[in-house]
Amino acid sequence: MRLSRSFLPTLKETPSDAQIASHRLMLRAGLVRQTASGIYTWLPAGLKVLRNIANIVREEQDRVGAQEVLMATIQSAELWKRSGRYDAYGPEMLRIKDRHERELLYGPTNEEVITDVVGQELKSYKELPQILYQIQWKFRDEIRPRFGVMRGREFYMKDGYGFDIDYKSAVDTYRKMMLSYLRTFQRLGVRAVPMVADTGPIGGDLSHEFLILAPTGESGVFYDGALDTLDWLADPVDVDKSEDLEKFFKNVSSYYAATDEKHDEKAWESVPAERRREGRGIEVAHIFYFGTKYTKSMDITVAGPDGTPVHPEMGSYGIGVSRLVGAIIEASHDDAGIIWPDNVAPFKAAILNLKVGDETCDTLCEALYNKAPEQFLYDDRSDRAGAKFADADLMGHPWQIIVGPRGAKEGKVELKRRATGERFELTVDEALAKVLSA
RNA sequence: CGGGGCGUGGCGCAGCCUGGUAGCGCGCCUGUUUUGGGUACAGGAGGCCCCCGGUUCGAGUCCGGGCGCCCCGACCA
Repeated sequence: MRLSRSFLPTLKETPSDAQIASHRLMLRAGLVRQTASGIYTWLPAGLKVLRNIANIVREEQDRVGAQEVLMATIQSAELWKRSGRYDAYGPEMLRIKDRHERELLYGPTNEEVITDVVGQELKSYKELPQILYQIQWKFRDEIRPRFGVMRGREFYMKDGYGFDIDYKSAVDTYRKMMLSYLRTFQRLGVRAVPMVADTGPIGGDLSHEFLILAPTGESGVFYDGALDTLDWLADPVDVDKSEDLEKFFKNVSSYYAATDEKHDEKAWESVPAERRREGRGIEVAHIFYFGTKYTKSMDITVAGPDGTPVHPEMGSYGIGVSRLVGAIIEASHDDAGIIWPDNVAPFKAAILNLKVGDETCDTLCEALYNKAPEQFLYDDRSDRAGAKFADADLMGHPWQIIVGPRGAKEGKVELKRRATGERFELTVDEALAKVLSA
């Protein structure tokens, strides 16, 4: 993308509405604009980030055997009356009436819809287990939206639902999802640590929330730093083998990790001091098993091995995709701006033409840009170098390819790594190789 | 929902107390200048001062009502 022709409105000054770093930076870097309290328009660069995250989530869901579906954002109140949640859910649910006075709602979650669909189609225990997920907009009419997209009313979320014939199988599904999540966050370039959570009003007894360490987090967290170094992508778990899943789960659970509510000083002291990680955490995902809560209330059954009806066991698996955009920025920024992890960045690199109009610079930049126009943001504006450096730092591209008249004459460019500030004097080909392989 | 604050060119703000021609910085446009960390100068465009009502000769300013947004608290991916 050429910056001169892109819709990437950066701001030099911070809008007064934004208080926390991620919100400020998302506005300043031109990722989003607010349209109402807790409701945002995603601009081109912001949407790229959102999609990058969603795609990684999708790939890792598919990898453990989950299947993607897409449910409507608008749901019928009828289903919620069947499950008994229509009255229980409270004012967070946005209730709507259509022209025929039929009661509808903007989905805050989708247990009812998915349970209904699955119940209509599945007849036998042989068709289980099933894991279905979607990545879709949700709406919860929060009392007080805040922190930009981290606590919006409308938010983009991956929600998945597991259906199993019995508890044992449901536990396997639960563990698959945990593995999938750990891999997802690792690929996103952030470490979200699973911590045992309360099951709350939803019920059930198996629940973890995943938290990213960041100073603006809403809860206190304590965990063993070893969790940050484990490589889940390389872990050869066979997700079809219960023993493998159990081994994996025991491994994860062997490391200390807890929110302040569940913190145990004694156990904490057994973690080697140099590995203790303590701070605030932002919840970016939540998984829980809740058994037959919905299949019973909505009376959904399949035939069991002996032919009698069985209520399938369920679990719910959520990742806050739009919240992650904010959370990643909270966890990865400095005074100058965002520092995108490679896999979520809207562009791999910015090409900074320091002297637009200089033939050598222009030619070199054009050649460079044309190698991968969709991966580069080419700053071809006739602005001063300082303005380009500042904007590139603000937008947080993992790399900056700096093309100035001095180096360009010898076919050299300067490559800057945003995260570390390292600079390399390289030939064009060397720079390309380095950026595109990252 | 309780408490607090704010709505004035795109952004950040002043003006309101004490009513009388709507201002500053940044950004934007034009020209010159500068060319490796937001350059300098000159010229220019851009405002139902959130909305409705009231007081007044006259309201951005005072009064009443409404709407919107932000912050703190309880709640949440």
